[in-house]
Formats: sequence, C-alpha cells, structure tokens
Amino acid sequence: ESHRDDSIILTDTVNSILPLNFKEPLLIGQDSVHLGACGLVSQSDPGSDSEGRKFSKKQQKRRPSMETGEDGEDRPREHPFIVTEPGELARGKKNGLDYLFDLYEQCGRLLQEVQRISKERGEKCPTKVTNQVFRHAKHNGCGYINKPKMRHYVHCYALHCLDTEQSNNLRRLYKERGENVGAWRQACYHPLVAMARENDWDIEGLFTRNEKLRIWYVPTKLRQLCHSEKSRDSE
Amino acid sequence: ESHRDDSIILTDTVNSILPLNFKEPLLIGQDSVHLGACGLVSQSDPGSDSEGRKFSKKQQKRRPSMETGEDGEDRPREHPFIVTEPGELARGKKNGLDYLFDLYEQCGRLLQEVQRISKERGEKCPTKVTNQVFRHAKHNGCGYINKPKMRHYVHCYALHCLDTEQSNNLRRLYKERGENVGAWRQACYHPLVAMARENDWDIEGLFTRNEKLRIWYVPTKLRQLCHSEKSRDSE
DNA sequence: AACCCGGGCGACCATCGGACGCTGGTGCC
DNA sequence: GGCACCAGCGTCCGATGGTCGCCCGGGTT
Repeated sequence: ESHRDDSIILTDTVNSILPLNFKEPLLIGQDSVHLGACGLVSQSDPGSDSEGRKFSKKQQKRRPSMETGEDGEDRPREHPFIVTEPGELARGKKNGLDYLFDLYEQCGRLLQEVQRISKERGEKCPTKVTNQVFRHAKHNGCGYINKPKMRHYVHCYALHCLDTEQSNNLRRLYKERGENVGAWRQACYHPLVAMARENDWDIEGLFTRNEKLRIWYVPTKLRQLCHSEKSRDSE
Repeated sequence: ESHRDDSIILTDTVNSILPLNFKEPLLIGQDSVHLGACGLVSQSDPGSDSEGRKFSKKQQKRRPSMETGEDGEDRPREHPFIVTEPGELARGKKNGLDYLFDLYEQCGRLLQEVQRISKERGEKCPTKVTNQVFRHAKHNGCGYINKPKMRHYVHCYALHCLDTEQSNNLRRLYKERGENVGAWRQACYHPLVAMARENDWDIEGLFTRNEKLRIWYVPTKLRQLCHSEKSRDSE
C-alpha cells in the first residue's frame, strides 16, 4: 500500500519487502548431551494454570505428508525439560534448565539483530521480544525457539535473573523432591510475588529495571498473582 | 448532544482561546497551553455560533451486510480545522490549531486516567495512546476525539512540542499565504526531518525524550521521510 | 509391547496499530 | 440554492500478543 495523501517530496520508497531474515549464526549449543540425571519421577499437581476463559473449539490437523511450501521438513519436537540443578546436564531425552535459560539469552541476541536490521531500514524498532523476533529465529535456524514455549517459562527466567541464588535453591529443592517441571514452574511464581511486594507491587518495574528482563513482557498470570496478593495484603 | 465550544478550565489567569469541548471528564491538568497571552476573554459559550442545527442529521450509513447493534446517537462531524496563528480563534464553522493541539493534551490526560485505572485493576498499563485510550475517550464524552484524526496530525503536534517557535512561524506563514490545512500539515514534516538530522536521525529518540510526545507513536510517514533523507545524505 | 503421564508448540482469537477513501459539511457565487 | 472542494472519521486489514489443548514423545510397567 502506499501513502497517497502523504505523497510529499522524497518519494523515495522505503522498500521493505524483504522478510526480516538474515543468515547469521548465533548458535548456542542446542545441547543434546544427556548426562547426569535424576530419574525421579513423582507426580505432583502442577496446579494447572487455568487462567483461560471460556471455551473454544478447534480442530488441529496433522500435517499432511505433502510438503507445503518450501519448508518441507518436519521438525521433531524438542525434548521436554526436566528440573535440573545449576550446572547439571539433563540425562536421557530431556533438556535441563540451564538450557532453558540459555534460550532466553538467545532470544535477546535475536532481538538485537532484529533491532539492528530495523534501524538500517528505517522501520520501527521493537524493544521487546515480538512475533517478528520469533519469526526471525525460525528463519535463522533457531526452529527450537517458539513463542508458546518462551512465554510459558518467562517468569522462571525472571526469577533466575532477579535472584539467581533463590532460583538455584528452588531448582535443587524441586529436583531433590522429584517434582516435575510443571510443579517447579508453578513454584517460581511465589518468590517473584514476594519480590514484587518488597517493591511496592511494581512487578513491571522489576522487569524493566533488569537489563535482561526488560525485553520480556510480564506474564499475565504473574501480574494477576501480584494484584490479588496486594489486595489480600491491604485487607 | 452539545457540541464543542465550552469553557475550558483556565490555568491561572491566562485564559484559553481554545474552544474546549463540553464535559471535561479529566482532571484538570495544567497543560501549559503556552498560548500567547492574547488577553482574550475566556470564551463562554457563544451559543449562537456553533450551535446550528446540527442534530438534524439522523441517517447513518448502512453497511449492506449488517448493522452493528447498539446504535448510538449520530454524532455530527467536527468542524474542519483551518490554519490559524497562535492565539487566534477560528471564525465560522471551523476549529483552530490551538484547539487541535489541545486535543493532544486531552489525550495525554485520558491516557493518565487509563493508566491509573489499569494499575488499580492489576492490568497491563499502556505507555502510549492506544485504542483503549480512544475507547475511554468516547465513553467519557470525548466523542470528538478519534484515532484517525489524532494520528493524522501527530507530527504537527510534534513540531509544536519540539520547536514551538518554528511551529508558530510556520502557522503564520501558511495562514498568510492562505494555504489550507492539508498544505500546512505537509509542511510540518520538513522542520522535523531537519531536527532528526541534527539528532543523528533518531526521530524515535526525539519523541521519547519529550515529555508530551513520548506517548505518541512516531508516524510511519515521518520515519520513512527521515530514512530516505538519511540515505540521500550519505550518498 | 502397552500404557499413560505431561508438556511442546501449532493454531486460534480478540484486539491492536495503521490506513484509505466515502461522505457530507462548508464557503463561495 | 447549487456547486466544488476537501477533510473528518467510519471502517477495513494484516499482524500482534496471548493462550489453549491436541498430539505424541518417553519413561514405566
């Protein structure tokens, strides 16, 4: 589309038809190393974040064998995360939490790349990890990074950034107890809520003030948790 | 529904020339309207002026397909803007540029209100003038504020904020020449591009650094203009 | 081999930022 | 009153942020 009304001098077109995808290796080990392990398996209620709302119906379709578009290859899904303590490599077909957190660092680098390119082209420059960044990741061979996953664990990464020691302790504790990832993930909320309380309930500010967290949206669930705790406090 | 022209809350003794609309639901922010002290008397509703028989129109355009429910009253469109010099009141069924700029200040106040409410509710808090703010405006009797209009003149307001004197001079010049609003609006781009050049082409930064501009998105057209001028420079 | 737990991530949805162009208000004659 | 001009803003659109739950990988029996 063009900007008709605004046709003014400088009709030089800002040609930005190109998809924002460059080839740039910013590979980080997408490990595969299976070591150490806690074969613990114990089921504990992950608490289900039924944060959702009403219903929705949908039908998923299995990808037909026929390749659509150029893409073609069917990427196998990533190995599930398990609770590992700091420095510990996951054993078997699992990924550890250090790897999870590294994914967030990768996204940060991907964002910087997107920002540099946007600036070069005079397009608007994202300050957060947006859809564009996930798209960029995919086009750059980082297919193992995707939005639902990254959003799912943001608050875990937040705890890691804001209080690494507490995060580490929590990991050790949950590993020891043989809790699953869901349980650990749920548990990450509470220390954050406590930090928010210490900070006048400004969870947004906690994120913004931290160099690495600044680029991540505050998860809805975390914000709501802070809000209801705050209300409870003031009663 | 009454119309525009109503009293404005004056700050101090300096009165306003602005035909502020009825019902200012917002707090009275001391926006420095910076109007030249033209000793105008505060304008009380002239009654005769803008109160024609505007409510006679009742017909709405119908979409062939369906009509959206909840039919509200048909609001007459606002009077067009004309190029006025600073402090000058538009005559006839027109609105002046001081009034235009005041609309931006009102939006700033509306945003503050939305922010306060969001915070109370623990919802995410907008930093920019978003759809939500326009919706809030409508629900608070500021039906004369709407997105297309506000976005259309953002860069004019930007010039006003960043270099009031240059903005004023441009207004005088274009008024003198008898140019229409469209021409004046186009002309506002150039001084901004020049300012961006002085600022390492960081138009985003110019906006962000200014207290009042920070809440407005940089218009695409302006960003593109800066980009192509920058490219031209470096050739 | 069979079972089933649990979590990865494809796909959906409300809403967003952004834009166009029709409608009709307005001044002029 | 009639006409021509032009700009207000209703309305559309691709893309975004956010989420849910299907599908199946993977450990256990």
